[in-house]
Amino acid sequence: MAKLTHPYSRYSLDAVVLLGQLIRRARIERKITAGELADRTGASRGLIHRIEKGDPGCAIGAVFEAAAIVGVRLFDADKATLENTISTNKATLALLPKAVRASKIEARDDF
Amino acid sequence: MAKLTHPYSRYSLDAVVLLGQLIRRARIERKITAGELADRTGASRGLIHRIEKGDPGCAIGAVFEAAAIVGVRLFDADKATLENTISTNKATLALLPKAVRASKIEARDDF
DNA sequence: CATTTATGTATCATAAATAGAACATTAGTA
DNA sequence: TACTAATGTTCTATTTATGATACATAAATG
Repeated sequence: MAKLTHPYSRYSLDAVVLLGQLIRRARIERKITAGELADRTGASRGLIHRIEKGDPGCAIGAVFEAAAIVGVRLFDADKATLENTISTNKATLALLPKAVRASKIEARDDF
Repeated sequence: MAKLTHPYSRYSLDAVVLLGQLIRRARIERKITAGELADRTGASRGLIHRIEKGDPGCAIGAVFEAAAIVGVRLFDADKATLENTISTNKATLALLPKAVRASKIEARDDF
């Protein structure tokens, strides 16, 4: 678990759990064992287990790697599309202000 | 960085970078400072910085939490839909075989 | 039903992430 | 342009995740 000062929201937790489910489901459907997925991911079997369980403390890189291997597409986009979006985003970010002058007003905790 | 035995694939790295970009973009557009996002996420400003930079070693829970706060929807689904998908998935998983008899054949590293 | 293999857990040593602070730099605003 | 605040960056102490191993359980196949 990360060291966040206040607890995870239900939404984030759910999202992590869902991703874990999708990975497990894809793995089983492709008849890949947890040990095999671990090898191909470069992770331990224990980590795969935590990922599929939806442990929010897992490194996001490891989770995404496992997802990619079993065929769960993040952002439902392929490699090329991803690259493309990234550079487009980069350009957009370059246009946005680099620093934000705090408004301190609006708060949204209702997700 | 997680302790993976072999390096992250380009695809996973890209996905993490993209998510970071989306978070930063949403944060700036909503005029929230990094410090403010840190507070509301329950994280340090340094962690927010690494998340937005796309560091694959960040805890997935922290990343998802920050994303949710600035309004980046994971799986483009709201809370209710997420819950729903999770329980549907749970049912589906219950029907799938619990263990997999290794086929050891098919390998896909071309993502 | 027996056998074999995958999975679920637990423990522990080690590696790594994180918080917190401090500081320099950059950028927004009056 | 001067002022102020946000950001980028580095450091260390501490917390935490991870890998490795071992073992018990459960489940698939003959």
